[in-house]
Amino acid sequence: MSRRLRKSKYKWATDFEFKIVDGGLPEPLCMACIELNTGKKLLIWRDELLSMKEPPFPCGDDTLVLAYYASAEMGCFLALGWDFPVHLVDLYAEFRNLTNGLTPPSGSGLPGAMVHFGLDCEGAIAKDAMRKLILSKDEFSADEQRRILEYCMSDAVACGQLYNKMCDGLAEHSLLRGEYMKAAATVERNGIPIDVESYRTLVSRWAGIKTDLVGDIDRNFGVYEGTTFKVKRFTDWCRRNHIVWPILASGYPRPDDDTFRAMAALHPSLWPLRELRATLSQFRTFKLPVGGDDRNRCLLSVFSSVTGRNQPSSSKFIFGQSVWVRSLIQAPPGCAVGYIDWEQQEFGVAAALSGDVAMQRAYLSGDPYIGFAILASAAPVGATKQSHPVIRERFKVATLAVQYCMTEQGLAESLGIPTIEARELLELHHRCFPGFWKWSDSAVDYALLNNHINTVFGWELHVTATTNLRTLRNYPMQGNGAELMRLACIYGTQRGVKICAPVHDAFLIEAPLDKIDDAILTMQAAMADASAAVLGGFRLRSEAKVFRHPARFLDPRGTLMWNTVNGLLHPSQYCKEGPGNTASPVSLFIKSI
DNA sequence: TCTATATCACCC
DNA sequence: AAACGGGTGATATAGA
Repeated sequence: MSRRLRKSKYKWATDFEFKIVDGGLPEPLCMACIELNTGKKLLIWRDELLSMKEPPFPCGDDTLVLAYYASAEMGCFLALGWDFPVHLVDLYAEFRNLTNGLTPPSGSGLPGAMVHFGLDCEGAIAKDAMRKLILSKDEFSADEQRRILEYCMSDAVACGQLYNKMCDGLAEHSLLRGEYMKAAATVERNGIPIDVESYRTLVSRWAGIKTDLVGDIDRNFGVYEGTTFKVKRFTDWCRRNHIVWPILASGYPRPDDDTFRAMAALHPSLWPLRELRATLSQFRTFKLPVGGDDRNRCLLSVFSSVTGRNQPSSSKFIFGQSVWVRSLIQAPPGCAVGYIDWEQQEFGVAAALSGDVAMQRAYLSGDPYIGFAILASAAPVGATKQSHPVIRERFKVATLAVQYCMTEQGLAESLGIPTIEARELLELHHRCFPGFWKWSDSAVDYALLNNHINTVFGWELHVTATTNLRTLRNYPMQGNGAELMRLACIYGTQRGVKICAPVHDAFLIEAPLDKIDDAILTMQAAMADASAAVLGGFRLRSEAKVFRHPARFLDPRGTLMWNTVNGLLHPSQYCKEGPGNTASPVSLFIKSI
């Protein structure tokens, strides 16, 4: 155990019960705490909690606060206007780290952790029923209140028991992860500003747009029932039109877009159907939680993936949707949002941690892909993205392929080049960056010999017989990339930047119009400092974009779709009726993509 | 009508 | 056995 953990005089295990109201904000219902040295217990109901200006025990330097999934507890601290505790350990993060790569038989929740350590968790059995009761109403009878408080205390006690089982394994890094839980709670509370008017219009027209799209195109095919694509009808259509469709091992026609594209190239009459399917796939269900304050909030699901990344629900988090949906992000009046992403984060991580000097030079040259191409003598010194776009693309894809451990066949496929040329590209990578490969091989060897692999700050993956070797290869880049993101999130929030969302290698931030430029600089410094801390002094660059109200978020990959969606929502503005133009908005829309 | 499975699309 | 890492979620089909 680390010195700082040991010297904590008080250890308070805490748990809150709360309701999630209005698009994702927690509303505390009660709090239970137990001090582990003395056994002193505190149990506080809503009315009293709301009147408290600070936590019921001092949260200073000599106190360690414990919780299970602490972003919830810290969210309640924020809701109550309390300062965060100085020292926090989240036993969820620690349990995830302890069992990462294994599958705890009862999951990674509090009951699962209790089972793992052979602790009695009878109290946990009623969890679903209690959550249901808590969410079902606003006022509780005396008996219900008693049961909720009892349940809350049982979780705090469980948290304390868990601490006693886990404390020997805790380290300085546990406190770092605790810091991240505070930052995550702050970010979850901030949320993402949404143009709610456009959002509501979109939601209300959603089903109608889909129906119109299908109706307009499927007239000529008859392969849909409602808005559902029917394989049987499609195979019949193919037979009638003498088209032999590629099939899967299961005997079903290959339904993916690549196949549709290829087949449409052979049979041009198929194009509208391909366009329809591609469009519908970008119109999946749409249920972002947006509060009355026009902000999208959801759980970030921190430490959820094996590499330690956040993994928020893609349906509840606007950055999990198709990129065009991001145009619903709009800073409120008088404010701006900034989107800051690390440039070639994983390449930079690999260059720094492997110590490969050529790779570091390629990164520092400003364009690693061109740098690689020049080093490989595939482009002349002085080549740029503009002068050698095709070469650059090849070396870019090859660079990413290396990070994902792609085979030469896979690379050939994705670049549309012969396998022998793909092999040559991969060999060039080995030749140009031998230090990287030595480091990467060593990391995998170590992991296989010792059955674990770690990031620089101790996020560990347990290696089993079934661990994918490509996962191991990729782990140092992705896992340390996640460390970068967590540390930058901590630094950013500590320095007062309003972070709305982390997006793996990027952040969305927000500030008043006159403060946004400073906020961007502060966040970029936080990101560079984080990279230096994780990468032994190597500072990664970042790139920033700013969108000032009333401008909305813009991603070039999504602008076409965004514009066409708007064309459907507001046809009068986009599609003038007239004798020479009888095409429906839907056909125009399909033609535009 | 519900669940399980396969496959795909989207994100980084 | 496949040959692209980490994910969430939607859709379509088959089977209970």
